[in-house]
Amino acid sequence: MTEKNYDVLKLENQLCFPLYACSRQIIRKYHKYLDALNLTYTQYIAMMVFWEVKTINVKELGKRLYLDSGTLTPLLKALEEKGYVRRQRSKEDERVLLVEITEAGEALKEQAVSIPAKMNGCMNLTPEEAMTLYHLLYKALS
Amino acid sequence: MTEKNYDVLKLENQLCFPLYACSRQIIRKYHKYLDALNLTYTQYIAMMVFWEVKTINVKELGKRLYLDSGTLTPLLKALEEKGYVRRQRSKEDERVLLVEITEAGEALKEQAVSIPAKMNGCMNLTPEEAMTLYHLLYKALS
DNA sequence: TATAATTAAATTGTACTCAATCGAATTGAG
DNA sequence: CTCAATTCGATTGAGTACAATTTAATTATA
Repeated sequence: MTEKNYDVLKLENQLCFPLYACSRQIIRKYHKYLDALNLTYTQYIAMMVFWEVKTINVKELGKRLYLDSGTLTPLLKALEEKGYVRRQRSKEDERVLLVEITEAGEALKEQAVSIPAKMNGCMNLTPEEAMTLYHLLYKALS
Repeated sequence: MTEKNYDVLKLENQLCFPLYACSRQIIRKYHKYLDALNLTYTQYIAMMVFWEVKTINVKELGKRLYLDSGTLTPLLKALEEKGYVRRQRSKEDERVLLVEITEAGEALKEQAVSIPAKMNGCMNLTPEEAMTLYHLLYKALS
């Protein structure tokens, strides 16, 4: 009779844990740059979508960000409050809420464009390692 | 005069985003297994520490989990509520709160031990890829 | 030995996350 | 057409996260 092996329950043997800790660490680092734009991290990645597509509905935005309406509804209301987006129901289908970027939202892009460079190198990874990490994460996300 | 390049602001060019999305995805998958143990994900990784060390103070626990007292205080109260840990001030230094696993907390380990195997393969990565990811994440966490 | 500095938790306030549920609009099968 | 199923989004409730502040205890120093 051998002892049961509990090593699988050690924190150091989890893949999820460094993933979780690393994600929180990087978001924390974004904070100080995003404060200047009056954006939270989640609002920032939502704005990235708006800077690209100008208009999108909640469902589609959720698909891109892997977030549901429970998170997005208050987030989009906050962005509207700040004047960065406009929310209005679709004429074709009243269930659909179209969210559109405003002039102020577009203008924000100018301030945001310097952030990625500032964040670069904050991760202690070589460019090759960062690339490997990127591809592994997207593979895991599929 | 060349146009300014906004590609750095595209979601697909961020490393932080798949990290964030992947972290949330995996925690979501843990949920259904952890519900049976009446634990949230954060409580689960805290319990992993208790299963290893039996007793630890808030400060040390925070260092291991990369979490601060603002997160841990309510979490530990919840675990105490469920009967999995006991909280008491240190006799040597009244500022220090010692948190100790209970019998019920120990017993939980038996149910938890099957979870890692169930979670295995949920990530769509080969064992080698998972290992690479693990090391890159810990390097980034340093 | 007062008191200043430091330390450990707790508290406060703001902002996510997400499962579950709800209500309104739309669609589809009979 | 009509009612059931589906879809979209909003809402609710529990649980994080974390910066900033507070309180209590301990330690160091003048």
